[in-house]
Amino acid sequence: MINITLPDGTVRQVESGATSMDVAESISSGLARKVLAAEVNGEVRDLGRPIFEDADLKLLTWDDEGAKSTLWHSGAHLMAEALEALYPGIKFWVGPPVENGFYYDVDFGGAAFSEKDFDLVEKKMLELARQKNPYVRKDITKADAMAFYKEKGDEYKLDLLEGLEDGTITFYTQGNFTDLCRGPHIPDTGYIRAVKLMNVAGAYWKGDESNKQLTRIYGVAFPKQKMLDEYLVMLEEAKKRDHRKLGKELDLFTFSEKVGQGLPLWLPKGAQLRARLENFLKEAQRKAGYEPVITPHIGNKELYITSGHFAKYGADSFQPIETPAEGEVYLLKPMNCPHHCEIYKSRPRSYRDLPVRYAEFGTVYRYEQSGELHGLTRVRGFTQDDAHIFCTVDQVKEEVSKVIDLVLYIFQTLDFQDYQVQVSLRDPETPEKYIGSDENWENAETAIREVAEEKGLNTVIELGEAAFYGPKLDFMVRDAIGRKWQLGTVQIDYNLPERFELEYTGADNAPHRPVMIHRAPFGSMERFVAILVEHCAGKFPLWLTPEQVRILPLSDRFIEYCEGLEKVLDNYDIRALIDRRAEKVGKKIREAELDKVPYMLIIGEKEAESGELAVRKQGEGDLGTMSVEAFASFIDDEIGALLNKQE
RNA sequence: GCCGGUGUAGCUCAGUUGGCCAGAGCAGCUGAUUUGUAAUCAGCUGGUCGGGGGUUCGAAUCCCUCCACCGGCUCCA
Repeated sequence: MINITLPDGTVRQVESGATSMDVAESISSGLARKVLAAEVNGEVRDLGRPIFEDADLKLLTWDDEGAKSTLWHSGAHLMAEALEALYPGIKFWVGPPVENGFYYDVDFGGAAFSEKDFDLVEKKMLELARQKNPYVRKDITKADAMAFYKEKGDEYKLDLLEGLEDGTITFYTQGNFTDLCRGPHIPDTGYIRAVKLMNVAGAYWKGDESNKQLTRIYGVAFPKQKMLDEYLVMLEEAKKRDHRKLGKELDLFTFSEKVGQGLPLWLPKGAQLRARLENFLKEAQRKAGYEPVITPHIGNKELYITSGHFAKYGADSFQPIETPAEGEVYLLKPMNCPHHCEIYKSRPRSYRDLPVRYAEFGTVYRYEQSGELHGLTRVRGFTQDDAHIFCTVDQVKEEVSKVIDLVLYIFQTLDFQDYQVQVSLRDPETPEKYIGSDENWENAETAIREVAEEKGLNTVIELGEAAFYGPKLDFMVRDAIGRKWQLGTVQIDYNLPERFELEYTGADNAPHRPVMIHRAPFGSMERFVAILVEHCAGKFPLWLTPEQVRILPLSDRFIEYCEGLEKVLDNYDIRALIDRRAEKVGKKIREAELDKVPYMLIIGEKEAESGELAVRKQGEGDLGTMSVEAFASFIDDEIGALLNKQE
């Protein structure tokens, strides 16, 4: 007998060789029906794997990540089985579970596969699922596995096998499909009751652009049809928050083929919103000791040769501009830092001056690959809320710390809670991708890691994600459809000061080299506004929203009174517009609601006589009547609460 | 950039297997209505069916090409 310890601490004695499923059945038949996988001593396994020693056991049901990914992994195998049955001779690369389902990379051997084929595959998957074929695990020698795939003529799986050690190799078979796989899997295909293929896309083999492109098919699988239905509804809801859709509906921004792809045009409401965000940050930066600077949109090519950007990105950038007479070569500014370096150099610096903090809402232009452009989150012309801090080595940690505080202040004010802090370091395997001395890199990486730790940030370390000149600390958030984007960023740079030969005179009266910190709390105004739109589903905080109040006269007899009211509100710094159309109030309300205007004032006979306001709140309805003064302080309180929440 | 998909009025969409002068709702304009908490009524305007080329007696519908957008991949100073 062996002792199985369950998460609640209870110990069950079972025969050696019993399976996790046996344990589940011994607890309750209800649990046995729901359980999908087992976590044995911290490792997720098949329910059918026998246990021979004392172990900690957690039975995993759908709500456990481990169970979900197990079922999705099995879904990938089920999809592969269906595909192989429908398209004989196709070859498979890998088919892992991912965050929202699974995918499988397939070589269709030149045959086209598109969304039109989804239906057929889904039907086949469900048909195979109903057969309740068990997922059978089998240990196999490397030689036998190689022989199996040689006979199949499958170069992809042979390639995978190359990297595996004999003795660790397992096959899983369900129905007629056998796959090289370490598992785990659900007991049988019958656990999958609902499937849907989500999309199909090209994916380079091994993620390398120079390799052949395989067909990647994404899908989801669920143990209940209802779960799939709910998932699809959720996706629909998320699409409604998409900033590209809301940006159009709320008249925030647009694009024009004629202007060029990836070059956003800010409409008046969007521009107002953005200006308010900028002013908010300008004020915070002023308090934090930043000084504004302004630099042009182009710069001499020499500037970027000095900075190293030309060597690194020159060929992949918008191409140089030449002056007609002198033949001088200029580049569209892809970065603000070289310009700021030259500002630093414009006069001698003393250690007493440091840190120097130059801030600029600097618009930069980058030739992003056409397939990468995406709404406002990835564009070719955008404005960074950039600043460069020039400081001594001793000041680096404190400055980084202050920048992080600034980002957190902004996130808190705008109620961004769901973010991840990514610490991007060098990839030790590819030193050729980076410039600068090892010693400087060491210093910078250590500083960033230490500050992140001291701040108690929830960080993930990413090797190989550093900028070519230094490590980064990025605040990552998700958009409505689950994609991750970088917003706030802090980057330490020992490199540019060297390239630009920046100096300051120390207390020892000798020249020293400053350290540079690049930082942008929003990241770019475009991306930040995009994420903000999605975050609040277009219902902006009252202090930011372009139109805070819409005045709705009941008939045109009251327009004049409303105009007076508008002026009064303006004196209170309340942004109000009048809907003057000869429409019924119901329609005006409906449209104000759809425009997500926070407050509506319905003005008719009663209001004109009494001077009171009939107030309606967007999304909530009638708030009753109040005086203008009461309304103004009501608005004021709401804004105050929003802006002071960090205190 | 690569793979796949999409592209019809300002917006959202219909347009059977190629076949009358290409349709609807909303928006816009004109007029009527003067309205009490999510759509008042009527009339009108508006599209070289993404651009170009081709097949055909005939193309929004089929083919080629370019452009843009969408979903991924790769990239992201």
